[in-house]
Amino acid sequence: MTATYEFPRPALTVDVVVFALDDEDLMVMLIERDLDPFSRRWALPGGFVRVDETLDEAARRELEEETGLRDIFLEQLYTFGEIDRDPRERVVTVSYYALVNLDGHEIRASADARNAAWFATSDLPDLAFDHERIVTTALERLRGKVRYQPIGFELLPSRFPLRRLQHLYEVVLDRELDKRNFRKKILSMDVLVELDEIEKDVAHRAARLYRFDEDKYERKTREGFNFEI
Amino acid sequence: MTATYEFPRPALTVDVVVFALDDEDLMVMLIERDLDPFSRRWALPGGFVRVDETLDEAARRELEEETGLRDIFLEQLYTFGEIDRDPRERVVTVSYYALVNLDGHEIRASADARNAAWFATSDLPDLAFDHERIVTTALERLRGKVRYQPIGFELLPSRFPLRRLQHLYEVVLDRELDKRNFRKKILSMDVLVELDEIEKDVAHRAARLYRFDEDKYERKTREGFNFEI
DNA sequence: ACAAAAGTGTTAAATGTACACCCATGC
DNA sequence: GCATGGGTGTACATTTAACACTTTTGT
Repeated sequence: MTATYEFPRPALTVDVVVFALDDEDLMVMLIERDLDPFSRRWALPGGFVRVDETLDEAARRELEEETGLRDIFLEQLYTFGEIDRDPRERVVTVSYYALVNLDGHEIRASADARNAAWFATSDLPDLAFDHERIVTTALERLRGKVRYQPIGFELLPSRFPLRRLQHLYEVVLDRELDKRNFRKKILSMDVLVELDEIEKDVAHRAARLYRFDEDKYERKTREGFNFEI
Repeated sequence: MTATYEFPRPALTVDVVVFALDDEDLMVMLIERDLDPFSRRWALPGGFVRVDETLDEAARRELEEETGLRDIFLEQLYTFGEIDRDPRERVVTVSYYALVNLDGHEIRASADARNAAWFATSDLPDLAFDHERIVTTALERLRGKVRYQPIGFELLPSRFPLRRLQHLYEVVLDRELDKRNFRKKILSMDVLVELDEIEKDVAHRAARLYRFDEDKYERKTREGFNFEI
């Protein structure tokens, strides 16, 4: 790497694909743009990286400014650098994906009055820039990673019935799982704690609640354990 | 993403971790810097991204300029954006990793006369910037990915004995594999073609050569096949 | 003839898959 | 009492893991 400052520089942004789980679908958070280009089109939350903040910090800052979401799971996804991805000028974007539990986090009208809303991944509107491609990449990453890292729990409240966890995997992986085999498998990993608590306000037998024991998972992982669904 | 041009911009570079397989070790290609900062220290090949080239193009261009390597497997790794990773100013780097077959590609003295050389990953010198961390990240990626994508073949010549393929996995995964089980498994995937050809110039029984059938792999993959070691 | 690596099968254990009924609760 | 989802076990198929000897070739 050589020090040469003579060339014009690409601009650098971050964009975040925030996933959440509806009762039925996997959702993505979008922002309605009010400026050109792509005014009135839906886009991912994001913005320019400042020189005094890291990429992760930029992603978290933009997320909070535009959606009110904070303290959520966030991981770098991929950096997109096609030359014409922004019609104004050369913009390289470092994309992130985030996972959030819908119940615990309200989305807020953004400071600059742009509209934020959830959309089912199966029914997205036309997106600005190359954001559809970014969402597709994020979906692939999520589908791949959810099987061998316990990130799915980030989409659930801290206490959940097993059926809800199974449903999460069914939605993300887009295939049905056998109830008995799923329970056998997830419980045999011994990273869930059975709580002395059951669901409330359901019109049928209430399910037992569990929580993910992160400390135990970390301990087991250090000893060679591999999470896998 | 809003159009705001008032802020100073981070500089953007690419850096590439090129892996190759020695007889014994996994190797990384390094360049000896001749300019400050880190003059005389070893560093990854890389450099500034121009506004008229994509990130992939920048990585390939720098690789060829600094090492002579071209037409090799290259994949984006991670984007590093710590604030002080370059002592001169704010520089964000998009890192890549590449896989190359040592026999097929000579490394060339670079145009700007900097020294390029291979180092065993188990015995790296002190590296410039945060390049050690980038190499570590690349190693983790390679170790993870080699098990479920057929990228290992990029480290071998197009025709190879099975023992060499097994050795590759042993070096990358850092554990011994059982010869009979390995052969059974890799052959049962039915993506290798047995050639009418054997090794030459070995002081013992010559092994049969195989090649990876990429077309067949693609076809099987579309039909749901999953490569896995 | 010997050194060096190639090549080859079987068995036991562990894991994955398919599948159906009774239970508890709210209405 | 009935509708709704909760919760449970077994049998079979598949996959993984452990393991040792004969063959071929060059020196």
